[in-house]
Amino acid sequence: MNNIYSLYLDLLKKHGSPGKYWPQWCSKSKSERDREIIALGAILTQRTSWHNAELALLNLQKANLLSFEKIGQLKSPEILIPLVRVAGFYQSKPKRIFAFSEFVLKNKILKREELLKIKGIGPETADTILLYAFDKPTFVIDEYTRKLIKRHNLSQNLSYDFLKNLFEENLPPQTRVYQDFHALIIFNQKDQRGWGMKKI
DNA sequence: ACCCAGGTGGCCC
DNA sequence: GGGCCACATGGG
Repeated sequence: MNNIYSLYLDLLKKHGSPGKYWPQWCSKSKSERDREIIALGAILTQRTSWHNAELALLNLQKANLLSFEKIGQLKSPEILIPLVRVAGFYQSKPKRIFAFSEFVLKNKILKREELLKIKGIGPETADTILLYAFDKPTFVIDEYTRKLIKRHNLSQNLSYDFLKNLFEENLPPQTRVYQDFHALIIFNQKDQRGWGMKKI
């Protein structure tokens, strides 16, 4: 068995299925609202704590704007500024969630290479949206993933595309496995700092 | 007064 | 292709 897959099994054994920690993100059946929370949240949490991203989502909800359709049909993203300010980068994030929502309204199928053309959607955000909001089998690489790879000396090359291929080539190509593995990587790291459990 | 949080695009070489 | 940097808020 390969090292990457063994790592997944070890994390799964240690923490159990992450569906119980991230039920909305890892469940198979998602409502449109779940997808909106996950996809808009993925943009709002860029270089920002999930806590603050969540506050921004709540502001959108209170304003009855937590919706691709409502946001995508706005005349301008400006009215979003006071709502998402709490998540930082308030000059760029309103434009990003506006551009993404518009894109969702115009495109029935979301293709990775098309998402990457949207200003403010890079590889990690695109893959997070595809994997967790739309259940497409694409692996997400983030700083937690890189730390894990470094700790286990599994690769010298830490570039996004190389690592994404490394994981995808060594795992069964299933949405569920990709979702759970990435969730476990984050959960395992947070243990290190927050809950004093042992590093795998 | 620092440092960090599930990044990205624009420069520069 | 890789190395910097600005972008902005809230919490520890």
